[in-house]
Amino acid sequence: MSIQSAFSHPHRPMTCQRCAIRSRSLCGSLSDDALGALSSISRHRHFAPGQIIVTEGEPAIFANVVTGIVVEKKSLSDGREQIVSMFFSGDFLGDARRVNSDSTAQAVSPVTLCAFDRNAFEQLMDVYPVLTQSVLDYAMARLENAREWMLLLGQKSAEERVATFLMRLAARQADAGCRHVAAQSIEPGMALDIPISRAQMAAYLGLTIETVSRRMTALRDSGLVAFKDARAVRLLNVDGLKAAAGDNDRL
Amino acid sequence: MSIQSAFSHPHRPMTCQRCAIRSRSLCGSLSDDALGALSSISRHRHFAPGQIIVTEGEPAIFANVVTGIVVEKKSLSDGREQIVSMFFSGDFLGDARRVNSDSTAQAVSPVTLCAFDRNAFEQLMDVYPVLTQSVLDYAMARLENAREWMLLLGQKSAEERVATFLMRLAARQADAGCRHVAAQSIEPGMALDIPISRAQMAAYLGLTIETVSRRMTALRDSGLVAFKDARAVRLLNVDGLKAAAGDNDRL
DNA sequence: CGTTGGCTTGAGTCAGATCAATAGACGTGG
DNA sequence: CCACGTCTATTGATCTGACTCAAGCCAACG
Repeated sequence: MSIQSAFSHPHRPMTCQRCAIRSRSLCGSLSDDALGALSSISRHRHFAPGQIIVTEGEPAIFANVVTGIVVEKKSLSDGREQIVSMFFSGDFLGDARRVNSDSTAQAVSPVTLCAFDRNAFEQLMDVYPVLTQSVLDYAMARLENAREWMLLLGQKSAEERVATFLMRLAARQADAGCRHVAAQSIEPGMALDIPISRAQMAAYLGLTIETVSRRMTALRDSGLVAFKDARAVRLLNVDGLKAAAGDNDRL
Repeated sequence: MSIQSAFSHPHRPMTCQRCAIRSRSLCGSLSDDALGALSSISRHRHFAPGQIIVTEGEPAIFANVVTGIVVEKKSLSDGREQIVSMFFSGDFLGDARRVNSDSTAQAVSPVTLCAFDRNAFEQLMDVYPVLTQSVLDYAMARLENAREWMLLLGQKSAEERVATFLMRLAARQADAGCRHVAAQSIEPGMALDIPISRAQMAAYLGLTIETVSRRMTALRDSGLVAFKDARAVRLLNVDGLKAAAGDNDRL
């Protein structure tokens, strides 16, 4: 799956210089110097679908997602689970400056991570301030996402939640590399691949599987979307979907 | 309300050196040098209860809360509102490295902020890496809080939400300066001051005013808490309340 | 006093949960 | 190839926790 460089070091499957996700990740803003340092403390790790990457309460991980989808979830003692974030290719996964992770990270699809040594990474943050800034940028972006989701979980109806989910997913799949353009490029008829199961959607949206399924059907019946199967959706009416998502503001 | 220094500069009501909240805030970890620089770009600002401090979409603010309570909220076009965080004395309020705020900040009580000039603050972050690290620490703490709240909003019942709110508030009021001790110091009989209205609790917990009121009554009737009035609560059974909050884990 | 704003309480409704059945996709082994 | 079990998704029937609508209480205040 991963793009191998002919010159790659055995434990570093590709040089960071020509990494497929570099421009979209943390590494995009680094100097060659800093990148080299980062490269030397990184190694690729693979995870099978469903495999746990870090458990809540265990030491935090620092890694870029190279390929695949990762979710982070928090759970209650009786088994109820809430997915708190989804990570796509290029996202930085890591609770910098926290000793232990506050949530469990799990691979949803086959995942390749570019993982960094924790201590070495923190030391590198001291040497290269730009790295700290990048990590801060990511943290702020995640915070903004978390807050948007709090609004969704606290105030939106089931149908608004499902519509919002589809729109966000579309924005994420449309931007593909440049997250600042986004939204505009969601054109009608766009095919959308839902990378998670209905159960995971439910855990992400604070609903049950049945309600997710029913609302998906309702969106189909009202002509906003069409689907080939449960995972392959086509957006028929983007404006309508945006309206169904509840907020008419920016993306 | 604020502790005035005899040596204070007209626009800087107290020297940062002897600021009442220094040890609990961002400033606690700074060198005298960095603190001096920060001091020179700060000034105190006052807000009346209900007054808006920043509006969603406007340029972000950088400030420490000196006294009072601030809430941040996000809203939908039809008026539904979700409070996404509460700031107490010593908390750092600011979306570093983001141009515009993603939420509206509002004073709940009379508030004094120690506000920093935005550009100067960002420049200072370049000069003093420790400042960036402190901001990152705050961002990670806020992210963890946001995630815990996502679990609450997505999975917990009304009664669990109210109980969790009371426990978190108690932890926050008990630690008073050192957030790492916390929780342990919540002793039975502890008096708790609820600094926000029922309507704000509802907006924070993703419930209606009526449900908040009913669940508060239910907690009283089951003997977990007692109250003098709507804002003055006494914790009678801390373990019971913890159980009612749904998660038996740390704090 | 009358008004106003915040809080509580009651009665009825409804959106989403729960319980239950079915269908399709996919493997596995006889 | 078909019978079988498993896993995921959909759909139906019913239930219930929280919302809605409405009334009443109390303290603050002009």
